[in-house]
Amino acid sequence: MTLGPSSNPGSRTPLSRDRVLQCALDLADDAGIAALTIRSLAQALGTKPMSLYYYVANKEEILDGIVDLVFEEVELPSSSGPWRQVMHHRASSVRRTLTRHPWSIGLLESRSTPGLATLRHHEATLGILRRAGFSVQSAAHAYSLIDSYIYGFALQEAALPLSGSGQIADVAAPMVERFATGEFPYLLEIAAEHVLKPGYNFGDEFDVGLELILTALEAWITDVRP
Amino acid sequence: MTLGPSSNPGSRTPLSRDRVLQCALDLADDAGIAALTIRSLAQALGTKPMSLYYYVANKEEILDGIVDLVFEEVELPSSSGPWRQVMHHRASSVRRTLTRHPWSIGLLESRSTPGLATLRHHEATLGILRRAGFSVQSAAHAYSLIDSYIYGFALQEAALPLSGSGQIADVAAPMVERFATGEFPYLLEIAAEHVLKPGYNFGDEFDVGLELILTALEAWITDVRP
DNA sequence: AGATAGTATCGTACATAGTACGAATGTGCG
DNA sequence: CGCACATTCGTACTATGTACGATACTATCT
Repeated sequence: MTLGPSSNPGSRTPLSRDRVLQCALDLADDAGIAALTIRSLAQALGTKPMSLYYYVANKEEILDGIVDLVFEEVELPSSSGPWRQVMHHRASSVRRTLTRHPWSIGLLESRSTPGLATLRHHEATLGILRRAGFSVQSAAHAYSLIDSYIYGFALQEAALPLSGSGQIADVAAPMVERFATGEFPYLLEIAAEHVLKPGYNFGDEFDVGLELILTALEAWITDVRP
Repeated sequence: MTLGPSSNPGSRTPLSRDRVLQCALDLADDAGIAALTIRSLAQALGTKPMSLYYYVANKEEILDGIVDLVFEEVELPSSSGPWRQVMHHRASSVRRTLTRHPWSIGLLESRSTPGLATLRHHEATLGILRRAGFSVQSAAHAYSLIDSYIYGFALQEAALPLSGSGQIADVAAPMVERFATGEFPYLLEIAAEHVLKPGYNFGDEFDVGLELILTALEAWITDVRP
């Protein structure tokens, strides 16, 4: 006698594409993107590897799916309010999300077809800029500039060993010794006087650059309202 | 009778760590990072897989190695000349290099120990900023800002299907149809009036953002020279 | 010359990955 | 009941990184 899934009280909720993707996202977060294998995913879902292929065509599709899940996590920028504040808030939200899922940054490079969440996000953000008075051209330039900054910052943050405040010293300190040869005076200087200062956190640099960019962009606005 | 490598005229130059890494770089460029496997690399070198392990500990080390090779390709910024021009030139060189090896961007995220070429590059660039009159703090902020922009831009460029001027239309055009529903008016607008204009090239946006950043940074300089 | 110790290369084999194929099971409807 | 479908999964094939140890070549010392 074999028991069906519904007659077995210990059985899991039925599989679904969403459950597969959500579980894949959690797995990538918990154990790293390298640990996200079809087999480990199946195990986490309480099924067997080949069962997943009823919901996704292949692993690529899973990766595309979780990247779009990440974008869903970004707050949609509010369509009202002062543009600078809204853009600052949006930028922080994107960065926070990317930092929460560092593996997603490396994936962006290889995945070119944007999902729905991604498109909606772009649409909303462009709206902010256009309504703030940026021309089509300026808005395009501004958007490219801002997002380049966000992605690049997140990328550097992800490349850091651990961006928590303390751990950076563990990496920088041994370097300082190596620099004692005098080969890298400027790196030494910046390590000693900036990075190794107590309370230093690379993530804090984000706002500095962002504000500089937003301020500079302000000059591009040609107020079109009557 | 077995012939030694030197007695066999058809045999290859002897293996070496450098040859392994250089060939790995070429392979990644030609066939994509996914095609870079130990076996394919060995074949390209005219040897057998296990021979490579005499020169590298594992594949990770190969990846670290070719990332540093990429950094060696970046021009070291000249230590004299107006800082803006030098920084602009350096930024362009970094971007061009990353664009030439798009796979390297995705690798940056996972590889945290910088190689020698990388360190030398940072040292030289920091020197430019410090000698231009940036304080230690400002130089740190400025460097983080500029590099975030470069990496982020390169990342977006790599995520584009093909950043050549023509091919972008192939991707944007089908989107336009989909947008005909009116769901994405701003995306439609920017596609129609900007991206799909003949001669558009995403790469051209790089200079616009870069110049804006450099101009804004100029205000941070506190001229320390007497 | 012959023995020996390194240096460099590779053959075999194993664990783990993605996934093709098709069989097994369950479900609803005539 | 029988039949079409949806869903799950067992088996097996191919590709990958690499552990282990055998092999061959080179240089050095007796």
